[in-house]
Amino acid sequence: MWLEGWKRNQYTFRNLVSTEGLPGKGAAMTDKTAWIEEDAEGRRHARDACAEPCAIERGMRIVGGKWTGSILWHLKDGPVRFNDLARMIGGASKKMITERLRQLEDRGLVKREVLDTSPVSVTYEITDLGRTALGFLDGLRQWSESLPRDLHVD
Amino acid sequence: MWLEGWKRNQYTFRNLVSTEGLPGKGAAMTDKTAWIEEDAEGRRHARDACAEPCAIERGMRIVGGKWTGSILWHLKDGPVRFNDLARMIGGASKKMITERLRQLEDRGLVKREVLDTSPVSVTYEITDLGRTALGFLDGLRQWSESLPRDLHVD
DNA sequence: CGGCATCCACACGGATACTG
DNA sequence: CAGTATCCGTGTGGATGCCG
Repeated sequence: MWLEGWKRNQYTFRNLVSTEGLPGKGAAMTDKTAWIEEDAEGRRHARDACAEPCAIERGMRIVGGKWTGSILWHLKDGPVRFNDLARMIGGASKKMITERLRQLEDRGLVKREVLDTSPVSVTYEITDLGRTALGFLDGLRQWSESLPRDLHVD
Repeated sequence: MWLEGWKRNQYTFRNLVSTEGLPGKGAAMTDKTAWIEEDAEGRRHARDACAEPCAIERGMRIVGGKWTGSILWHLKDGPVRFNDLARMIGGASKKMITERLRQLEDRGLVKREVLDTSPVSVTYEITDLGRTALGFLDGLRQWSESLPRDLHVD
């Protein structure tokens, strides 16, 4: 269960407490919007709170890492060799590219293939699973381009 | 121009060099897919490389921060008070919530409003600009939920 | 070419305490 | 209630060098 390993802090704990003994407790892993209820004593409780982390957060941690989205995006048209990928993604160091590629590979979004040429060449290809992410990545791209040019980032 | 302030490394520099003197140089801020060309001497150059960072990367740095997407998402149904937001987003500390909210406010995606009640209450509301992000955030959510449950995150 | 190893600064983010 | 302030460990990520 993917909830395991996520740290819980005061709020999480509160939520857990507040859902204790309630119908449906612990099963609220859906992503319905949370809301707040007030009980007879005026205490406020969260209902259907984001099951730490909710789908949005979970998704962001998979493709939201630095350079991760860019890498995936640049693989959409076919296999790309390592150094070419590095050339395409200006600003990212080889170390970063490597790390993110390994991560994407571990999660099955990207496939690594070594061709026995000399010198050796390695290509990275987006998998079918990885391809399912391209949809909203394109949404993100369009949104990003629609933003005011002078919006400062960093 | 939002390119200012972004660090450029070896790859970026190479890209800049390789486009020197070419038609359209410096104007390639679109997000067409980059490709690699090989010249007569066998040297490889990037064409239309991601103008560091490309739209994907830029977008990610606006809404891809830890908890940022979740916060925005939980504001979609109307104004929410600070502590309620904290209750909804299990796992995030008040410090994080505050920081991300300030950032979202600076970028005009969220509006902060102080009501003069006692004790004081503050609500956060998504702006029209912020609302434009909800589309692909929902895409992200759907994608995330479609993923294998056992995909390990972190 | 496609990395990995190492070093290191600094930003991120959690915990805790305090405040108007 | 809605934060701010402070401390401080840890992770992230850049720079550099080396290798088969």
